[in-house]
Amino acid sequence: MDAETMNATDEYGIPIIPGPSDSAQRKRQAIIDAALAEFLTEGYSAASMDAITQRSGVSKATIYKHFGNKERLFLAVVGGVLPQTYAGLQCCGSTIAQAPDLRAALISFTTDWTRLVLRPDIMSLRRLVIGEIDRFPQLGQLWYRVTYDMNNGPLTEAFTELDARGTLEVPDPALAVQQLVAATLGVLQLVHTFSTDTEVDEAELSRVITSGVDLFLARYATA
Amino acid sequence: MDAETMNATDEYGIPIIPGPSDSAQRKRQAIIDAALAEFLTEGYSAASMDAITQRSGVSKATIYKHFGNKERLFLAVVGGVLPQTYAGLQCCGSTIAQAPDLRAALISFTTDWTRLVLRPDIMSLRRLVIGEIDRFPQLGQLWYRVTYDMNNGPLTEAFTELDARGTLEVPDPALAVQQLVAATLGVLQLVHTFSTDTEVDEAELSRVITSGVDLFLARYATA
DNA sequence: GTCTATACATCGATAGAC
DNA sequence: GTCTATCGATGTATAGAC
Repeated sequence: MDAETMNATDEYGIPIIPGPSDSAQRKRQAIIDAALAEFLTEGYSAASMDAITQRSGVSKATIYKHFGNKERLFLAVVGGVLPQTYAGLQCCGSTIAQAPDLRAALISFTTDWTRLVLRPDIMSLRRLVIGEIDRFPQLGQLWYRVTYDMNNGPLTEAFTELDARGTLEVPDPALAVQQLVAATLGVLQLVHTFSTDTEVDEAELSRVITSGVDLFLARYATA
Repeated sequence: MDAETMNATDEYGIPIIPGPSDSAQRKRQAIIDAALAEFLTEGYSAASMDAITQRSGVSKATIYKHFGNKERLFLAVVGGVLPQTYAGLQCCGSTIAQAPDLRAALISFTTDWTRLVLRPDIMSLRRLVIGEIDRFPQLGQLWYRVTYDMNNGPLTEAFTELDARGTLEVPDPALAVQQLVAATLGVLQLVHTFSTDTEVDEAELSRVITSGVDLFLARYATA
């Protein structure tokens, strides 16, 4: 691996690690899994390459051959797991505009989204990214883009269409999406951001989301 | 300083550092200022006691005499600066209930609160606390308590009173407060959490907060 | 590509003089 | 209380054999 390939990055500044070659893929995946676990529990600075070496079962030199150094390993691992985690929810925005019962559709959509976001592993990853933003600003950009733009975009289009059709009256669709997300998902996420041991209570989840959607509809639904 | 005094903590687990004695107070303050700056820029793990020593101008042994170890220094510094930063905003809740123009009062209150919360130094402190929650859960509890309960409590009482008076119709005042905060402050805070260089645009701040308050009033104001 | 062994720096914390 | 000097551990990263 020459110096140029070693320092290549994509448009977000996430390192591009050269592709597969043989069964060294399994070792690479073992390194990634071990590194993610170590980074999640220790943070970037306190995580040690020795610990990742022991967790992964490969030698330390192999890790450096594959990822170059600690910073690039961190960026590759966190930047790689992020889009893959959120891949399941992206296509649900377009169904909102055609739903027969808008209120039920909004509740269903925000509930799914909230359940995903409140998963303990995702909350931990979020805290890790937030805490390391000064060191890795690219990850902050990537996180915001993956978690919000991916869903806010289709939802904004849906509201624009519903406004044109007369079902909703939304002068600023992008802001309305932000408000809907904040009033549902955001309320619960705030609590879980600062408390690691709080369980997700199903009854409260339903109560908060329903109330948030009704808050949204009270302002934007046409009479 | 004996072992018992050295390990004393208050109800949140924040170390209690023995009181003043002489002009060693200036050295202690210099240590606190230097430590806060170092922790904010480097995080807990990457911050070095050597760097804090150099920043503060005192010797490393003096720091250990005053604060015991790195963990206690961190807890004392972060746990100490937090309540003091938020001290200015706590008494504004009771004025909401008596305001002649409720909409204007809500806009004024949430605007002040948002301006405080979006200050770069407070956003940095917030990221630091979030990133170190696994290591210092007490700070997460303290942060949530200081930043939210302190303002949510009086606001909840105000909404309860306004409900009894018939100005508002709020079946769940505590949830309504969370929604108001999320729809105003929360929308802007989310963006600045993941981006360090984004400036606070006055026009957008006014636009988002006004729209958030109107969203709130559309649901909870009586006709 | 993968390993073992190691170089070299920096870390948190302390001993002992004053 | 405050300093200088230092200890032992651990960190990242690499050299060289296979």
